[in-house]
Formats: sequence, C-alpha cells, structure tokens
Amino acid sequence: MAFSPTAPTTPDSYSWFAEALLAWYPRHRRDLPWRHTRDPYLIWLSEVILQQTRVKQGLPYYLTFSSHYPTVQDLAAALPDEVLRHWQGLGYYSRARNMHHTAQQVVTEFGGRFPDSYAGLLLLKGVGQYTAAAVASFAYDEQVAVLDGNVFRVLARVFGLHHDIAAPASRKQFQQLADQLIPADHPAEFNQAIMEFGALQCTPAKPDCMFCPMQSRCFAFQHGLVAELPVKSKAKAARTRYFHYLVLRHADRVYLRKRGPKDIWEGLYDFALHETDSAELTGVELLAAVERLGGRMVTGRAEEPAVTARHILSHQKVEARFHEVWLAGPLSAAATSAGLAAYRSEEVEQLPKSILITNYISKKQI
DNA sequence: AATACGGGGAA
DNA sequence: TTCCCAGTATT
Repeated sequence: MAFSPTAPTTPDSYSWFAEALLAWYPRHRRDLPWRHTRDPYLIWLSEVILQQTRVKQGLPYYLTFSSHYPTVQDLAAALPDEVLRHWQGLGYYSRARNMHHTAQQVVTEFGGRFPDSYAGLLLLKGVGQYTAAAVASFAYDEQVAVLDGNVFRVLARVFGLHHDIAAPASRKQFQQLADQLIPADHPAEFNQAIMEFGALQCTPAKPDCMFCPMQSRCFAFQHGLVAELPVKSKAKAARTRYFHYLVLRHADRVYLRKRGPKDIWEGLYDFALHETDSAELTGVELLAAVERLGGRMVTGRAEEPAVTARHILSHQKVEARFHEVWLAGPLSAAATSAGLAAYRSEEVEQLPKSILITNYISKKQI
C-alpha cells in the first residue's frame, strides 16, 4: 500500500511501520536468555531487572537470579537479605523488595501462577504499565503495546511527536499511537522489535539513519530533526549530602545497621551515620558522635585521616567520609537501639550493601 | 504533576 | 560533565 501523508490516520495507513519493523528485527536481534522462554516468571524476572537498566548491566543479574531461583517458589522461599544481596550493585533496590513480595504473593494467593492478563499483572507490586504490557505480550501474546524509553524515542522521531516525554501527560499520545501500530498477529514480536530497534538502530545519540529502513518515512530524518527529537525536559539538579560514617571496630568485629525507609538504600547495611551540612567533621564532633552511641575510643587509634569518597546518584550527590574508630570495648545498649550490631568480616560479606560501602570495605579489607 | 529512587556507560 | 537506560511508587 502506498503511503500518503495527507490521508486520514486510520490504523491501516500505519501498517508499513510494523512491516518494516518485523522485517528488520530477525536480522538484528540480539540473542538474550529471556528471549528463549515463555515462562511468565522468567519474563517478569527479566523485565523487573531491566527497568531503567541497560541490557549489558542487567544480564549478569538475570543469570544469577534465574539460576539461584529457577521458579517463583524458589524466589518466594528466599530470605529478604539474600535477595537484596544478589541484587547488590544494580540499584533501585525497591525493585528487589517488590519482586520478592510479588513472588510470595503469586505463590500464596495465586497457587504459583502469574496473572495471565495485562490487567491482572498490573495489580502486582513493582509491575507498572510497561512491565505488565511486556509480560502480557511476551508470555501470553496479548495485544498491548509497551512504552519504554526506546519506544518514546522511536515514535517521537518517526512520527514527529513533539510532546515532552518527561511529562506524564504526554504518555497518552504515545500510547494511542503505539496501540494503533501493534499488529494483532504479532504483538510479542512487535514489542520486542520496537525496543530492539530503539536500542540498536534509533539510538539516543548518533542513530544509524544511513542504514535505516524507516529513513524515507521518518519525520525526523526528512525534516532534519533527528537530534531534536524526542523532546525531553531536563531533570532538576541533584542536591549534595555529607555523610560521616563511623566505622566502629572492636576486636574482629565492625558495627553495621540496616538502613530504614524514606531514604536511599533502604534495606541495605551501612555503618553508623552522622549526616551534617558540611564536608568537615572535627575531632570533637567525632568523639561526641561515638559517645552518643555509648562507645569509648581507644586513644591513639583514631588519628589516621578519614577516607573520602564521592558517590553520584541520579537525584543526589553523596560526599562521604569514613572515620575509622577503634573501640575500647563493645558498644552499649545505646548503639543497639540505634540498630547497630557487630559483625565479623565473613558476615559482612554476606550482607547487602551499597556500592559506596562495598568499595570502602574492599579498599580497607574489612 | 512532581519527586524519589542507583549505578554504569557513552559522548 | 551530561544524558540515558526494556520504570514504578509515592506525594
């Protein structure tokens, strides 16, 4: 069928898009492990891992989880700290907590079977519109279009959509278009293909327009707007925080506590934390902080300069100083109420920790 | 509608 | 540095 830019935008006039995409896909698709299964559990697992995460980074985590927890029952039976420990380093740790919660829910409430529809999947914790559409299409061939960063970019360029993709209100424009594009006979292939096309061909920077099958139809290419689309408003600048970690040590032990909610790294373990609004901490302040926890410093063992580290998150910058403090004796009850407990090095290794803490421990060989 | 929530890789 | 990544939950 001939394409006519002035024709009314009926679904049928868009069929060239799916045809071009489905022709491109088999010749360019990467061989990824989650593409060899129709098991909704494994597909869900891969999709949660890949949220806001590049395939390159998520792949080793998928291999770890699918081998440690081959079934949803295995994941449901795992200890929360063990799940977080396997997730360590991947970021957005609420994904791991929600994933574990959902696995237990699927086992106890649904007899171990995942919901088999988009609407049903959407009710699961940690499963939003993207993941519900991905699992519903990949596992059950439901005709529901995925909308992720790749899809936004491809549609914005090919069809010349100028809506700000960072604005939630823009979503319905893209969703409406994607729903018209996804073919009833190959919904799973289409969803895989459009994301792969965005990841490999229609990339954020320097897309491969010269060898693009959409070139003659692409609004952005035809109008010289490839670099301008998609439109995306800028995120606000990250704030800076100053963390003073008290690395409290006694004998062969070091004190750690589990981080609580309403802050970064919920559920991960770190040292006693004294947060201030400046990068410096005087010796007097350090001593006071230790004493508040009921600790007594061994004189002459707190002189070494604090180890400094900077950790960048998407929404905040953490400037950390690690103050190693050798204690004259075990911490008292005040520390226990602050959640601190003493661990040996082999135990520390098994606990889930942020990259910031892991790097420090590795450097200091705790 | 905004904001919080990680970490890594590419330009 | 800046941007973006197979986004979701909370406010």
